[in-house]
Amino acid sequence: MRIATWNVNSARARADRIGAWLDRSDVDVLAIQETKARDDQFPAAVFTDRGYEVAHHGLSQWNGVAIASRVGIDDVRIGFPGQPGYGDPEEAEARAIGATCAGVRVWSLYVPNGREVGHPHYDYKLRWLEALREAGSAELAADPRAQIAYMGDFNIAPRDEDVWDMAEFEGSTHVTAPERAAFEKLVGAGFEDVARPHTPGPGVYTYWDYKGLSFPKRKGMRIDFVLASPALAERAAGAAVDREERKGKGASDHAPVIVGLDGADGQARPKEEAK
DNA sequence: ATGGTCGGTGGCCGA
Repeated sequence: MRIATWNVNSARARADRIGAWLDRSDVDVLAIQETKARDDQFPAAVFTDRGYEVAHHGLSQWNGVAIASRVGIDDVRIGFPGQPGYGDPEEAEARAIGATCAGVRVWSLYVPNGREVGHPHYDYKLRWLEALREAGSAELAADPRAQIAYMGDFNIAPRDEDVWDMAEFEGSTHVTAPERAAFEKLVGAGFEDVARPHTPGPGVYTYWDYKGLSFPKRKGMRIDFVLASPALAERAAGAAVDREERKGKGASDHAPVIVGLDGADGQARPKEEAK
């Protein structure tokens, strides 16, 4: 079985590319972020035409998350327990959806961007991550053998090697100590990055800004992750970042991250482009 | 080629 995560940056603008990618990548479960659609606008046929069931949660043109699965999709939940909202008054945002697919509790997560250090959105980001950590800790306390995958756009580059040049990130979000500490606390709670060991850096990124030719200049960031609980991490046998998908007209600014489970099935196609 | 990022929206905001 192969699972993947991808920030598509609009499901409608990306519908054709998503379909082509499903055909090419042949994944069993795909966690999608930034669908930028309400439920009534979401192009579900892209998935159902290919034999996937899909659950989507979108409230407006912002955010939006979905899970597509061809190995079953049960116990769909919108949001995780304690997930904070944003604004005054606080409003819920479409940033988390969970479902059980072939025994794995899969989450598609779109962590708040943070905007600027010191901005209310930055505090929101840190609170959001701490609430996720609390929910995850509670899940593992109830069942230490639970197979949980926290997949998505975490909007954090956990290590210096996860950006092309730390000097360009002075004072910026995504690399600050509190953000990295929040990420490491989630890891410490038992949710391990199972893609990195199979896709070692430096220079392995999952996101390249549209601005300034950053992709051809190889100025990217590793901010999309598959974090697996211990029982699931044991099954992780391979991973890939599909940077081919970032090429050409109409690409998302993020590349898909694929994790293969269980021995021979764990070959995480498509392979990263040979350099 | 006189530009320089996209997407959704509605005459800007978010990333």
